[in-house]
Amino acid sequence: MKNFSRQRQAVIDVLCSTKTHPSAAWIYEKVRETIPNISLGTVYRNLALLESEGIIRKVSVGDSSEHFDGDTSMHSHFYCKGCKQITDIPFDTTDDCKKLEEKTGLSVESATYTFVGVCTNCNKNKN
Amino acid sequence: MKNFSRQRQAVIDVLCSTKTHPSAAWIYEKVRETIPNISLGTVYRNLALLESEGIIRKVSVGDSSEHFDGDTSMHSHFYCKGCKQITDIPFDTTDDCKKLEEKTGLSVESATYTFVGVCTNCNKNKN
DNA sequence: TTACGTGCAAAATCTTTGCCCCTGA
DNA sequence: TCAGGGGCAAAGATTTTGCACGTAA
Repeated sequence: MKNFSRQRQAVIDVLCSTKTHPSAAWIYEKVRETIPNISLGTVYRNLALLESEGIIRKVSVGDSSEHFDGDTSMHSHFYCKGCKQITDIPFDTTDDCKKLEEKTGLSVESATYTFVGVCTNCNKNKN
Repeated sequence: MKNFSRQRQAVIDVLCSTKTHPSAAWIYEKVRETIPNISLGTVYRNLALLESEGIIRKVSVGDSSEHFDGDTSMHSHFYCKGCKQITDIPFDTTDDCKKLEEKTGLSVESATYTFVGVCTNCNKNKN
């Protein structure tokens, strides 16, 4: 376990304590509860650094901003077009990656599988 | 077949004539070869409209901008971290979507499956 | 000291939007 | 005529970066 700065650790803590796959802005607001004078730039810098080290993961669902995930275990995502929430789906892409490598000769390092639709709650509220 | 404006048709044409999954800026430059005074705003407006009608598809790979795809047939993507290019992978997500619906009760409308790694060319050039 | 990390603010993207004009049915 | 687009430029939103300062080893 590395020795992170207070700010970097706070970003990790916030990210690992939620399952909401938040944006940088949300993380910033949350961290400010502990470190009120942290800057948004620091949050972005740390998110980028932590992602490059594989400690956190970036999740792109096609809306206006990037989302981040403190859970780096193998799983996929569901994006609800209604409430815009991202939830975890226990789908393992390892086999597909291997198959693709074997078939094509590409070096496949990872995969992101994102299902899109309407969640149960939003479906209910439609009626 | 609808009757599109000259600009909108040009955006479609450019997008359908390439397999490069370009950004809005690239499409803009390309369309300008035909319609030199088209504006970037028009390109964005048309891309958004065409996507909402399901005529084109948006592809998010987590880099700085959105990419677009004129091929709406069922397929997945491979993103090369070296050359940043997106290529098609003939992987059908239909079954996974169905399975997910049955298991969870979510309304799954679509899915994006993006494999990330290094392509054959970039692997060669590394050595 | 010295490398690393931060706060702040400016800048750099990328995307959307308001306004007014034009055009085709 | 009139609704739907379009051009332009400004505004918005998100993200990155330069710089000077602080801090822990």
